[in-house]
Amino acid sequence: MTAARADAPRGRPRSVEADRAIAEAALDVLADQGIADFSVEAVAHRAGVGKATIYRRYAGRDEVLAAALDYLHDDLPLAPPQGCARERLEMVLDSIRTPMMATRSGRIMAQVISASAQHPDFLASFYERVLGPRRRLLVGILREGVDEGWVDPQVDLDVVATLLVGPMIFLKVWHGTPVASIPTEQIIDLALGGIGVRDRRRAGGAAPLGDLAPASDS
Amino acid sequence: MTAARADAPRGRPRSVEADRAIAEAALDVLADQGIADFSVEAVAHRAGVGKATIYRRYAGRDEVLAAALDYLHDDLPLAPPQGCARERLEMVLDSIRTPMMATRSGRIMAQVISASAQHPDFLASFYERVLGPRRRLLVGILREGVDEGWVDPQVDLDVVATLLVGPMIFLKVWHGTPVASIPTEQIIDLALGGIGVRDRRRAGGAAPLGDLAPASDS
DNA sequence: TCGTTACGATACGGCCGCGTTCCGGAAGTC
DNA sequence: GACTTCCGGAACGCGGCCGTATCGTAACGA
Repeated sequence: MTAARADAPRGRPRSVEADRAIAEAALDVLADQGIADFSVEAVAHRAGVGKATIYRRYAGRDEVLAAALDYLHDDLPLAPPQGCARERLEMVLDSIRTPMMATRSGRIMAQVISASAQHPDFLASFYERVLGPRRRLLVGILREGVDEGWVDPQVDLDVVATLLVGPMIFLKVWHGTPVASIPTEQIIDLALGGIGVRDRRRAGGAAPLGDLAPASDS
Repeated sequence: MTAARADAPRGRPRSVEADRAIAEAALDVLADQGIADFSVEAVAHRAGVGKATIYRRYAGRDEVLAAALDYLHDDLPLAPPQGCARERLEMVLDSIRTPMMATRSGRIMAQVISASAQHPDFLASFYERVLGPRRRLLVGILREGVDEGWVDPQVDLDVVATLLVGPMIFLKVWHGTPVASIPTEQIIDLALGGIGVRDRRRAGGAAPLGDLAPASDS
């Protein structure tokens, strides 16, 4: 019985090229227009695709948005785990901070932070997909730091991560204001050494290996 | 020749009550809806005022928004400078972080941070009006800390301010995520004490008054 | 070749906020 | 009391995006 296999596709198959074009265009629009102004029409136009082609794949605006975030995952490589721990620490923090306006991923991150108040669920999903992994990577590096003896074993690494990530986000968001350009290196030095006075002799000082890897473009 | 003085107002004067109602309603809408969804219609409805009454005062949406920000200034008292330095430090930082969702000003702050990507100019003006003064207050307290001997005189206070404010903003924005509830106190302790290991004798422990590195200077 | 499905393009009705303009009435000045 | 201006409310046309439907065409399986 050639009883046509139920899963046998008939007719013209969906264009994988259109799939890609839609996802790419969605990220572009998200980066440029933000979530509030994210419209299916804009995505279709940017992708060079009919709206019907989008609605054939997604139920509506929100699904397109969600799919775009999924697709983003591949777009954002985690900082490579190489170099000494201090270097890696700097790289991870820079990977949160640096690509702000320079890369599409950075602009999207800004837009999502932006939408936090209006779309808390979206923020949560972004945290889970993008910021969370970086934070875990950071905690991992700090844990190595404990093993290697340059991080105080008594401190709560989650708090440390917040202390380090916070300024990165801050500098990211306020990149246009007078406080803009404090090097990541200084933040790390300060966090490691502490602000309070004591016997002195900053842990960092003029760390010889300060050169920060040329932040991989998105 | 009672040549009517040119500045003599004739006819019904504008209602100052309407002025107030519009400003208040604008802030409410801004806090609840955000900048993107900030509509003149919503403000008018909330203020119990005709749209014409608003357009008689402002040229359009943007002017209403700007006026609302001006009006916000009075609404946001700076943290009072009392208590010991450490207490004041905590108060200033909490004044940035805590009122997030609890107060209208806090919600507005979140909304403005939100709009940063789409309205960088708006962010700048908000920085100037609200965050800037708090940051200066913070730097002032830190400077006293230097005088009093519990802040390292060699560190750049601007960087310190960023190291402290950053986590506050971060915790503010990500208040819905797993990292939510780290006490401000812990951030301060950590920033003061530093993460790196040294002769140690962690400032933390169960210090009652945040024993600021007992300048033991051993 | 024929049937089926996807393609890009375009048009549709619906909704909503815009900015404008009318209204009848109220609140002031002269 | 006459006059002027503002009041709140309601309607208008405009433009944008929504989600859907309908074109003629293109790509594939049987």
